[in-house]
Amino acid sequence: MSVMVPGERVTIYDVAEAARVSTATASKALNDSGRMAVETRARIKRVAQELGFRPNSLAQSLTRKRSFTVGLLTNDSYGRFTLPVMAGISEGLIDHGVSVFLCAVGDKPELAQVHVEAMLDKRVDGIIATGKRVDRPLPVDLSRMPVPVVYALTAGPEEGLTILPDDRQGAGEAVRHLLAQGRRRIAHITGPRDFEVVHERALACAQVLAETAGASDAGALYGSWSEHWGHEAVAELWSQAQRPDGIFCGNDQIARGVVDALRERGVSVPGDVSVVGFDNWEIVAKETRPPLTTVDMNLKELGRQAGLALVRLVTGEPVDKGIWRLPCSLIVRSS
Amino acid sequence: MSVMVPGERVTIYDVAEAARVSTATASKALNDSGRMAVETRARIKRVAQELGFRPNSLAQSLTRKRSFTVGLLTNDSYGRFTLPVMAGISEGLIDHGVSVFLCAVGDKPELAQVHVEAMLDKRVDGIIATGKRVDRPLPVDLSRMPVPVVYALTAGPEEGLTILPDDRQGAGEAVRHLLAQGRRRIAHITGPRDFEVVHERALACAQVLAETAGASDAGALYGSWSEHWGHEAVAELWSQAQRPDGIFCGNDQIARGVVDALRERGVSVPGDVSVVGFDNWEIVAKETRPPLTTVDMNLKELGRQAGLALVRLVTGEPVDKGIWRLPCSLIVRSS
DNA sequence: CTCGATTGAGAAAACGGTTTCTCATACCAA
DNA sequence: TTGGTATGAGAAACCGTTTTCTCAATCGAG
Repeated sequence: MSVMVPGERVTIYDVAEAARVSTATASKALNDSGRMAVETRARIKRVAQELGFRPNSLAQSLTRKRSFTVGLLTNDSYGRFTLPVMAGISEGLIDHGVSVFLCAVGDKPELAQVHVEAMLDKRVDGIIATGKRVDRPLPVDLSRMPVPVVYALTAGPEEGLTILPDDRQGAGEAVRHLLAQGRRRIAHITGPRDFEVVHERALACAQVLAETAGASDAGALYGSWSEHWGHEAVAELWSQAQRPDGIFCGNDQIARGVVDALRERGVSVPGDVSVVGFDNWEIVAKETRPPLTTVDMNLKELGRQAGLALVRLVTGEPVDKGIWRLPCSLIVRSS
Repeated sequence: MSVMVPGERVTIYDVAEAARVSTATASKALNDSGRMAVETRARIKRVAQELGFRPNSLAQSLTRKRSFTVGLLTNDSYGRFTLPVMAGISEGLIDHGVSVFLCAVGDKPELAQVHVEAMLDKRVDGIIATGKRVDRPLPVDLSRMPVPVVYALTAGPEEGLTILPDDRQGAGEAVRHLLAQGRRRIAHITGPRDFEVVHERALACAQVLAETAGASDAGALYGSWSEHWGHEAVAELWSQAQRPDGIFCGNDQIARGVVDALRERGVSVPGDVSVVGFDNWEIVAKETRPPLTTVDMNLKELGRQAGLALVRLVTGEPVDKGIWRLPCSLIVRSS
């Protein structure tokens, strides 16, 4: 059992001395490189182990020209979407010995610039950009970086690698689920028109309805991402003669508002009307009465993929550029 | 205007050569150390500027024995509390040129261990531990680290430095606010008994009520942190003869459930009953009808303080150990 | 004019590793 | 024996900075 003495970490010189070899030999032994007698290699490794030797990453990085470090830029201060992505990135990279610099830049270009320079100075091997909006870039231009960049859940340049959830596929599954429940007249209540995902989801929704015999499209209502809007939209729909029996919502908050509004009107969910949300924001979806059926964007997996793609870029392995769309999963609950 | 050539960053040798001095002189000029003619210093700085020289942090760290890097350990996969803390840490540290390694460890001790070793190998100057629960430690022992550790929003050892919100003060303000609104009979609906914050807040609540003439304590109800429990608790309170006219809730979700339940019963908020929440989780608090008056724990500021405390520890400046309690703020809305 | 003090700048070592050579030794066949 | 070839290990250079020490040149005082 080795005792850790604060501030006195054991170096490769200590190992070399204890094993009575040169640092060159010690280094080669520990890295399984070079040529030497198997016993020598084993002895050096044993000594290193006994001494609790851990190589100084800084020194290694200096010669290896690789820091095993990447920068993570985010403008999301709230974390609802970003944190799962971050966790996935961190998890996917730690196996490769890669650590992640967290850079919360908000919307401030100067702050973003400072962070980018700080990470470049620290010689990150690559950068992951992530954000709260898929169709908005970060407040800094990353197209001329000296290291590879991957964009996850945020807008990147044409020629880069961008990883996004497959909103169309997710929305399609949601609508098909409603149809499979026997619903025929489907309405779509969603967020503001200027969000790209709003169009993607609406498009997929309309398309599935158009393709399905017997299904009728009650149209899409655009509003805000809030419960309040869910209430309003229900009021609007229920003021009309022909009412939907299935509602696909642009996110879980809207769905939450919709379900509450329906309950207040005495409409049974899922007895009379089925509702599907989007995001699988558990704290909302599980609290809704009844618990919400919704679409999960698998953000953690998306983060993991982003991390792995970046190390492939760093190590020069071939990677398909362009936009990757990762599948969403339908989470079936009671609504 | 300097052109960035990928992979060919300019070193201090380039600067020294261009300025016709030695690297020693160049280094001293750029760090405002050593002795030399003012014009020499200015010339070197100008040349460095023109060449777009940025020192290699790895090399600097190696000699300076400081990496200007800290590790951030978190077990919160959800980010509701942690992300503001992280943002605060990152913001507070970037001014000092310090970058933050993000380590999401979940509840897995092995993963935590791997991360700790990775950051120690990368020679972090210090570690910040943060978590989702104030009274639960992370799944790894940080008491024998070779670098300083600060605990933010998670349990740390006696002899360490732990930074927490002042739950008592926050709860006190909440209750005093209810009293100031003319409420006299106050109930406390809160989370599970095994959370320390639950006791802190309940204690402060009871204490303020006991100290205030004319105020009456309707008692505390313990349940889960959910809206559902808010509904249940209201049902319980309203089944009794004597009902409260002010309710202080342990978090915003409970408060949300309480407000909804009251509305469903035809009780006006804030007409008949005033409600105050805790957390200022805007996405819940602002969506509640009416918007929720609540307590903000100032988590971003807490994170900033944690970061600054850590750099003081790193640089050897005096820092009070023990538990710091940072004040909460009452956010007055309509409830 | 001389001598000590000050000034400005560079040589070299250090930080903790990796890697490319070089080289002595042992080995084998001729 | 000789000569060529593996083999095992070390010397030294290098990565990009910082820092300590040394030293020549200049300066001011006596």
